[in-house]
Amino acid sequence: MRLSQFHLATVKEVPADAEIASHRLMLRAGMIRKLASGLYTWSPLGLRVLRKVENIVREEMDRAGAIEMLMPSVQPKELWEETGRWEKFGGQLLKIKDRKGQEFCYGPTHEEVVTDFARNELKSYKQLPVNFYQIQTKFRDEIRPRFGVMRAREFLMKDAYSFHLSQDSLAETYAAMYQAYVRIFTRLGLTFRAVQADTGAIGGNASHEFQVLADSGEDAIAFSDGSDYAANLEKAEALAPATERPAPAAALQRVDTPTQKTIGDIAGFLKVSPRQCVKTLLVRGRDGLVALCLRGDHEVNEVKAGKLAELPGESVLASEEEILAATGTRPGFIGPVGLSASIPVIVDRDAAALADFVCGGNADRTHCTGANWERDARITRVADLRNVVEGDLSPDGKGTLHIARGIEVGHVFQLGTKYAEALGATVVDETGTPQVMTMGCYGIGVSRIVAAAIEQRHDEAGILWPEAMAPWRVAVCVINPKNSPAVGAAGEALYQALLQRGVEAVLDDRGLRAGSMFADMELIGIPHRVVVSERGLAAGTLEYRAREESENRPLSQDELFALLG
RNA sequence: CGGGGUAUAGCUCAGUCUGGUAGAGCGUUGCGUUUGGGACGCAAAAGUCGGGGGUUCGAAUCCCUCUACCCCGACCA
Repeated sequence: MRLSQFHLATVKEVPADAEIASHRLMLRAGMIRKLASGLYTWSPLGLRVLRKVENIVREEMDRAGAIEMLMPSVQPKELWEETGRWEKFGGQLLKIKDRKGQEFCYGPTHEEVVTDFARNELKSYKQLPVNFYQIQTKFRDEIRPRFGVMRAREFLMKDAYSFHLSQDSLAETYAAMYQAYVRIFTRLGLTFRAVQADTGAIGGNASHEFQVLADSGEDAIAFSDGSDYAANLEKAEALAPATERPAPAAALQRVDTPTQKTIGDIAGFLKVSPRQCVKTLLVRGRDGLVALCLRGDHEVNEVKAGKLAELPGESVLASEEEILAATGTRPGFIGPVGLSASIPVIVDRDAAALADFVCGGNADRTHCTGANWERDARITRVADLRNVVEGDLSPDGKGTLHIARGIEVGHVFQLGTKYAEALGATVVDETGTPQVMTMGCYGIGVSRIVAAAIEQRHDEAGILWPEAMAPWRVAVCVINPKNSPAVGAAGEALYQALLQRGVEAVLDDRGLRAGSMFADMELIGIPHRVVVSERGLAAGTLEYRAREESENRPLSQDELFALLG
């Protein structure tokens, strides 16, 4: 590509509210322009990068045996009513009406459509297993779109759906997809982790997220330094402490705590560690309120809590009125000591190992010290209720856990029969008996990957693309060709030679000053730069610089070709 | 959904409190000088001050209203 024939539109200034590096740099490089909240136009430059990602994803999906297709982005309400998701999906579902008043949604995902396709197309076990995928635009009406294409409302996604008659077959395809994802993110040149993920309300047996590691990531992930264990924070199990609960040593006392409501207040006021306090959360159970007790320095894990048999499937905190009615006091003073017998007390493993602890006194302005389980407070059940923290033992017993931030760019999921059941997607087995198919689904956020890569790889000057994602591999910058026809010709010749060797090159023939060219090529992250100048011509060398290096290297043309492979 | 903020030239923003001829930087166009890290000079084009309504002799500025966009929060006692 000759830049004089391209639309490169870098800018120096960027809105003050573009907060994260990838958003700022994508705007500055002119890769994207905002059309409306959460909606972005991909410029020719941005699209080149997006296509690089898309093509790698496509190649690896094909290699793994998936079959590409394309489904509509607009989907009829009736289909979504069959699975109950027209109502259940919530505000993220963008609903639209056609001129006849028929209702549709702009597809946030395609389980309904692909399962409808499958129930019409797939009739026999001989057609299974099969794995359909598409690369397509999705729309989710996010509560708060932000960070540019990182959390946009419209985005490009690869989604695959596999159909099986047996769990074994599903597990096989799942493993193949997992391996394909490893290949994809490795080829893209990203630092990533595959982490165990919660399967959520859908159930199923296995789910992994693929997280690109970056400090600005919205997700927290836990990984072991002694094994390959990695899980997102929602899923990571907190093991029971190794030491047994000490015997009670202190007597139960009530203390006046007029204004101290938070663990921080209490610990400071009583001069104890938050680790020696128990915090009590009242949540709505299936049958009245349920108390959850955790150590003061720990945080409740709502996913784990939601799975408790006593809860209705989700963890919702009780209102102040409900708490007042059930305990006679307000949030801030609740505790397990003397709590109404009708409230189950579910205690986190670490909180259960405390003795002589501090907790709310179930009366306004009152806390207890020297409290002990069994002697002063009931334990209905001990469970893992908390988020793991840095330094916890790894659940597999090997090493300790560390917490990192990640950007979720892929998710593989064993769905089971939920959608096939709802939509009646069956095939006949060897005996001629109809069987509901079992499904897997596998997503990759194609547009998000572009932003995630920038988060991971950028510097003051701009983007540092991995070679596989760069809009071009090499930039040929020609200095002052107008004053020296020989320089212009040499630049042109080098550009042609690179193209002939199959090296994706861009010729900066815009006639700009050197500084402007360099700044642009660095901003848009071209991995290799070659300068053709009178100086170099005289010396018989090309001036090469890698994007991630700060020094030039004089190279012959052969050396350059060797370096670029 | 709750709270807060913003909307002025193609872009990024001053100006609004205290009403009185519409501003800067960048970008764009032309001419000239330059030419190895975002050059300089001169000249020029460019705004229905988000929309609507009101107050006033007079509104970017004050009031009402609508719209769009952004930020924080949505319960961890």
